[in-house]
Amino acid sequence: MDAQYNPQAIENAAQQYWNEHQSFKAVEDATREKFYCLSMFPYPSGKLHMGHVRNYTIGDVVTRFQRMQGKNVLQPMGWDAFGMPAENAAIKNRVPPGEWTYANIDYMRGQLKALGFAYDWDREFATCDIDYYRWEQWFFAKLVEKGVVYKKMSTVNWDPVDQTVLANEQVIDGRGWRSGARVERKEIPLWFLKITDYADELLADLDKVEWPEQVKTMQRNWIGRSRGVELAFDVAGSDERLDVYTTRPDTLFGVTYVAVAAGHPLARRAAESDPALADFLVECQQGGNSEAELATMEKRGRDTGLRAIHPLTGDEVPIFVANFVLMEYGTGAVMAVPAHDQRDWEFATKYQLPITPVIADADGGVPDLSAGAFVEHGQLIHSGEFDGLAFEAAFDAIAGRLESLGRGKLKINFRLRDWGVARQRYWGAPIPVKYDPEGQTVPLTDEELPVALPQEIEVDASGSPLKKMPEFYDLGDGWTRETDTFDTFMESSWYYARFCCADNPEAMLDERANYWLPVDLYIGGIEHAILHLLYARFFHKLMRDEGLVNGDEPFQRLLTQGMVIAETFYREEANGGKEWFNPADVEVERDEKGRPTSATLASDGQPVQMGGIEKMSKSKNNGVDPQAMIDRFGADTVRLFMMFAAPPEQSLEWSDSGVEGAHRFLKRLWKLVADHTEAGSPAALDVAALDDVQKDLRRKTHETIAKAGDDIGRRTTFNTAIAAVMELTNALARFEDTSPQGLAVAREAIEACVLLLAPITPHACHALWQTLGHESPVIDADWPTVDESALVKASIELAVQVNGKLRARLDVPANADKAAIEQQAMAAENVQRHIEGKSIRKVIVVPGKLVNIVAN
RNA sequence: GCCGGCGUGGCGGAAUUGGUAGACGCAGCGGAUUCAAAAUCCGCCGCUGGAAACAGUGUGUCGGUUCGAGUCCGACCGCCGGCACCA
Repeated sequence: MDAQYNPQAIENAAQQYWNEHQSFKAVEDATREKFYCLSMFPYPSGKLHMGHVRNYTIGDVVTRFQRMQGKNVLQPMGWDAFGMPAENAAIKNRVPPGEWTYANIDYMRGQLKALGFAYDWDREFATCDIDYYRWEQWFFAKLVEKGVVYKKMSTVNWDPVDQTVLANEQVIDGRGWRSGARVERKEIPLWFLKITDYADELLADLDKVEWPEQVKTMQRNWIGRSRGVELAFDVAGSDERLDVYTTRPDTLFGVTYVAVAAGHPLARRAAESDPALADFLVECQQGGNSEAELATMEKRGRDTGLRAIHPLTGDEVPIFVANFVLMEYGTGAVMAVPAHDQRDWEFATKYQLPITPVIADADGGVPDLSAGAFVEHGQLIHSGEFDGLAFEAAFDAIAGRLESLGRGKLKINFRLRDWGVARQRYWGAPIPVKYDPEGQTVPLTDEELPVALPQEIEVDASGSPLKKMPEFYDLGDGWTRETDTFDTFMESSWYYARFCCADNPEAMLDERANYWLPVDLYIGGIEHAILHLLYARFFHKLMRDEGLVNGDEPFQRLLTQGMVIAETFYREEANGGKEWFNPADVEVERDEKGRPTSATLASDGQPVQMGGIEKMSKSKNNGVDPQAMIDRFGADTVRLFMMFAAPPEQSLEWSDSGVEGAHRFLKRLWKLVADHTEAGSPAALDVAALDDVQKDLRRKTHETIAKAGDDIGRRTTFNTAIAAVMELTNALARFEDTSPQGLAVAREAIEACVLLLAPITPHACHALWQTLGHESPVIDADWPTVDESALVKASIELAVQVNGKLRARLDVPANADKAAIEQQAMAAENVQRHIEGKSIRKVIVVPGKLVNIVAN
């Protein structure tokens, strides 16, 4: 054994061994319990960032741990390769998106290999491979046949200068990111999948998966099932009816106006004879389309001059156009109850509309509405015959009355909207549809599939290049091909299933999918908690209903990982902008307590400002290059620090000195094994012959095995597992017994350290396991088992409190009874001092923990 | 704005079911080794008072429940993620 820890040599040798022995090839075996561990695949943006390293290290640790538990494991990797950055790079560098993407994949694959992840590379694919997206096209054609797909008008962000559709991300303060032009909301026909048909099942099946409760809550709220009433107002002087949906029919008598969207037919009609209103409708079409933008913009409205007739009272109320009501949500109209809805209250106050309270406050009086709406439930007032009813009774009575009048009905509504899957972009999977000379939609047959995306193209900033390529869309005789491509969420909605049978050229999925699925543990960023995970669950149910998979849910367990963050440094520039400096180029000064006081740029020695700790990003220049860290310390050190610095769900602050600490630990471990193997051969362990010090080390060994297994397998808190092993190595360093039994106990402890760390630092442990004389590699070793008899303690320490404050610690025999413990606790000198002159009210004994004496 | 989180020493974090706050690591301080330095090893390390024993205080702020609260409840402050075309 080399006395020095030399990561480069160790890591090369281990990776070469795994390669030669195809150690990570996954083979279906019905006789063995399977474990499918999946990390969210990356977008190939150029090179790995620390967030990827963290995500994939977590997955790799779990995979290797489950393998040591005897499971048949599958851990694949691939590329989420369609998307906007490739088009942006194409515009900037004049490189075709495909070429750029595949070059990035090649580089990033090399980085993943250097980190030693246990992937079955035979299953790798990129979603921009035609052998992948052809099946998505095939499946879409099935969905068209089945009626899951439809086309409807929908709102997009339109850049009037670049003549192109913008993503929400590309709209900044209501303007196009490249042109700076004011963005308009434009209606165009788009393809949708009927995810709302599955809303109830998507809600109910959340109970079947072991996901963090916060993620399930977010999905439930997103789906937003509500019970309400859809009811109709008549329009004065017209045959038209105005439909609205409300979850508060109990407040119906408080309606003082009705608001409709700018795109509502009533608004459009009223605008025909009212030029000022027409101008207002145009203004409403400006600005971005995102919910955040709509919710925070100034609420504005305008009277249409039309009047709605209240369905129960017959009163006339004004119909307003409001910029926050959108045509595509619900009926495009809402009834307004300013007394009991905050947004309506603000609008009514602004436009001096009446506010009529119809719900009593907790004291039964008229609520105070001077500062805002009263939104709680309560008894009805000013509601005619319904006065005095509480929420439930009022809901049912008013809903029943509307129903009997033929003016309304109970309705279950969902906040969830259908999934728009069409994008007016080039770098995506072509939507497999054609149009006849009349413009009617015709799905493509199996023989016409796949539709290959042309590779040799020129991309510019104005619209999709496919729309400028007759050789792509012109099918002759007036027939044309769809030029929209799929939302990239389509590809990421089923890749987990394709990994099970990525080599099948005949079918989208085969029976191997049912062997591996569901994914046992899915790991990825919390930012995907709603959209990606909901779409994938939906897609899984669609595949199930086509007979392609058996189960209801794709991901059994979910681990949502936090961001990687780092310190930022900057200097103000003369023009008021900021120049950001990479932490690697900055030196931080500290006071004598280690608090940072100031920072200077290493190259010129001049001060820089400290800008706080933020998510690693290009814009703040605080990204730490994983490659530089791997080159300097080796993959194991980077993996160890990543897992040690924070639990996976929390954000992780990158610290160069912390990485050095992780590196020091590996050097110490290396030396520990070297010193131990040089000290001589251990005897066979004879548990009955151990002295107290030997027993203590052995107990520590088995406590550590128990804790590390629980931490990695159940809790997924890798940081505490590592801390426990560090404690064991610290105990080993203090243990200097070189007697035959001493060496035997030390050997057991050292082997435990190597096995427990093997999933985290697999290269070093591969080498150390060999050094310890094992023929077969550590990846094939079993996870160590706990010897319960080694855990038994003769005495335990108890805390003694007086009135909840710690006053003494007590060593008591492990089998001591309550009376004996109480007596010993009372007798302690410091306890005596604190209970002197007081009478004992109560003594609480928590076995194994503490004694609390209540005295006054 | 709406939905979901988070907040503990100088720093990252630990405390798993309401039971000894600060495990483990980083930084810092002191010492050993060295001609010297690096590396390594040993010790100290929340704050205040004290030579020490020990006492007081302390988990974003304010209040509550409990014998006992970092943990549960209520209100507030700050930060982060998502908001349907970033992935």
